[in-house]
Amino acid sequence: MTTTSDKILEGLNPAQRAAVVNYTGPSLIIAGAGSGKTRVLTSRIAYMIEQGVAPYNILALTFTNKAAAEMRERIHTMVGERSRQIRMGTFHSVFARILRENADVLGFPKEFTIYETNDSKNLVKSIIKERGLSDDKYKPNVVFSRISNAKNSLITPGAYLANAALVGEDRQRQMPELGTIYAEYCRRCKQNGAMDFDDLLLQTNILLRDAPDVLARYQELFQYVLVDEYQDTNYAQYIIIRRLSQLHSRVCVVGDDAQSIYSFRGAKIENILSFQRDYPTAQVYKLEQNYRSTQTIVDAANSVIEHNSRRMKKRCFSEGERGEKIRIFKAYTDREEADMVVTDLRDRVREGGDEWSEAAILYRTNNQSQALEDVLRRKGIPYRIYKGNSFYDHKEVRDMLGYIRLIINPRDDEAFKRVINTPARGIGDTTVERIAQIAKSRNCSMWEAVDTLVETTPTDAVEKQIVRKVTEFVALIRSLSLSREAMGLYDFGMEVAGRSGLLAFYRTQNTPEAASALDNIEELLNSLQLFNEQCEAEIRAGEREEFEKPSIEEWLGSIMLMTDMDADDEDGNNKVTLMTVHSAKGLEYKYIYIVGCEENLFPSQQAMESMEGLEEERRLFYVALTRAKRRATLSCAEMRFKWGNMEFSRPSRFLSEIDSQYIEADFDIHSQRSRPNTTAAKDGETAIDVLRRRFDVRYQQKSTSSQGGQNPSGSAYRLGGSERGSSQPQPKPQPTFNPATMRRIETSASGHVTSAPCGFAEGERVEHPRFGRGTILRIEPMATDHKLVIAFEDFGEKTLIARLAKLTKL
DNA sequence: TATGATATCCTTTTT
DNA sequence: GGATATCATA
Repeated sequence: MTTTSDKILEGLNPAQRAAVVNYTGPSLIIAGAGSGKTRVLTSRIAYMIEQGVAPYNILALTFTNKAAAEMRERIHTMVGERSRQIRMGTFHSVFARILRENADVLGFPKEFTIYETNDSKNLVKSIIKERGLSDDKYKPNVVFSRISNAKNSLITPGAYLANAALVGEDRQRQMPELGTIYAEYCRRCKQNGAMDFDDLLLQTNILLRDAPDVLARYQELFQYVLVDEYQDTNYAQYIIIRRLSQLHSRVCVVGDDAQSIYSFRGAKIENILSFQRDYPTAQVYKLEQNYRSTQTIVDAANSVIEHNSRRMKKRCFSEGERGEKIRIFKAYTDREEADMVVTDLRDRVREGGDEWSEAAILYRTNNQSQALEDVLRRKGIPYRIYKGNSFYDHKEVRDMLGYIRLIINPRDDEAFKRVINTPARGIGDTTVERIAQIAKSRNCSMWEAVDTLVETTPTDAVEKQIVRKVTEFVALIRSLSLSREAMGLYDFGMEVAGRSGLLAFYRTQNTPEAASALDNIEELLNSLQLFNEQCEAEIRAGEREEFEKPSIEEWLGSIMLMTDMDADDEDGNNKVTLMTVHSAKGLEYKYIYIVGCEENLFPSQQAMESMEGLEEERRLFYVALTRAKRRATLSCAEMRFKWGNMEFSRPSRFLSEIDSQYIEADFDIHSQRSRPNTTAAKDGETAIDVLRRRFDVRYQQKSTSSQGGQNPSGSAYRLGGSERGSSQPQPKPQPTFNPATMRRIETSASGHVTSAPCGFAEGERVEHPRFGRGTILRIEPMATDHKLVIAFEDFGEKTLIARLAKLTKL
């Protein structure tokens, strides 16, 4: 055994070590929360490489780009440059690449577009419309999710239509044509040269099923297959893994059945539960020691999860300190709850001399963040919201991508429809509709329809205008295609932004929205630039062939599979984190607050309708609790705003499922009644009345007796009262376009990029047409330009590109 | 065709 | 309540 191997195994407990060392056969690693799962997975891969396994023979699949990046980095520290050759990434990105390499086999173009959910839904919508079906009966969302489910279960349109059960179900739901819509949807995707997210898995399966030589090639290549978060795999992913590992059976899956929380999007907990049946020779390793949390937290979490019937046997334990009990608060309203939680959080962080970033507030639904944000802002506590909102949500970004997509793949009708009248150039819905019809009758894409039409018929007088406008658009796209060949990525992006009229459109408006739109376009161009630099660095490092010039297709491909979730925290990390329980999976914080622990919220109403649903909610609660390292605080409110009006709520059943020895509550969690009966609802009284009465009671109590207890120090119910303490307005947490490409260049830039002087100096005062006056904080060189970080007086900190931003020195 | 007014939908989320 | 989509109107 080499010394490096020893080093890899150093500090692993026996179970972990066994899971690392025995890499030759099928393995199931059951990794409880906080049991060092990532460490084991990365160590195993590093160990394999150290033992002589070729890194390119290893395929490691994750669910998020972030997880993949983190693993790669950790393996890199163990085995160095060899880690680069591991095929590692998300299911979607790994198979997208494989699909591009084999696109011809499936009848797709190599540069196929990846449709994001919005494109898919729009396509579904137009199909429903074309067929003259009412979108009351055929709700696009419902139709799409049914198509998505079918794909994730590997049911092709043909199989769907032949499946009596599915067809019957649709008939019962008044949607007899669903199968036909599905078939048409697939036909159109193919015609447009597009795959949706689900296709990346479905088409991979088709490829591996129908092309034995391709399958054999990848089986040979991927001799070792490792899968993270196996409990979250859906059927399509499951079959891909089976196919690939058929030959060698060297498959290793890691997961925790107790943390399976994604069934609503097709994840099958059965996959992990029946792994041993699928691979009878599998070795099972159980990582049961929790290194993250106190004993109290681990034991409490165990006591809850024991209420689930479907579980794999394991007993998680912690050898850490016993720790504090789990505290449970009850508030009257959601606002008061927010106040209590934030106040407690603030006091605790200050007492402990901790960083804000060591605390996180978790909730079941995103809209619960509102109340918390208000209080945090009011108290001047820095926070960040971890939202899954992708940058596609920004119109201007989508528009830019629309142009680029259309240029790369002119058959992309969804992109065509998006940009033909953006910014408005007088081509209205009727014209677009007409083009769609022509395309349909000729069985070609919309672009092909106008591309050829333009030269043929300038007919009547009224249409002349329209034809002229469309011709201009066609000319624009054609000339942009030429630019794409002729110039570098950044310049091309600039060209698209400028020639399309998007820049001018936003520049003429003097609204803050327009300013932020321009900002986002700048960020997009930034990312092009950084991608370019990264590729060049790779070429210099010899990891990339000289002739493989960085291409816009490649950039787009990676962009489409990335989300904000992958973005690193931008400015200043010392902030309280707010997020849903779902997004907290895999993370850990010293202090965890779980708010809204109420029936019908957590567990959610619809989940409670079924046993499986309820058990998944319980696992979700388990995930939430086990995020805490030192201290967990739960809270609920007696009433909260729901869809515009106050509603009563009862404490969550999960609270009473925690073994009472681990908790410390300020009320009786088993009682259904609220605390002071003077404030209980009386007959005929509305929630608002009760609230008002209680409000008065509390207010009087507060002003007469200065009784401490846990009075929220904020002014939640001191209406019109003067605000105490600092309340500096927090600059709105602006979603920034920050794909991982940037991070990679930043972290891996060994040799610094040389560049010309930019004409600005740090500390210099400047003025921007939209953001006003500010001071340059930092200057970061880029290959051909500079990034300026400027603190504006009225707009806060912004990152601008020197050449692009119209700055004047003061 | 662009704009303001009303209907509609409200778990969770990666890719 | 509130954001977004669709609709009626000038």
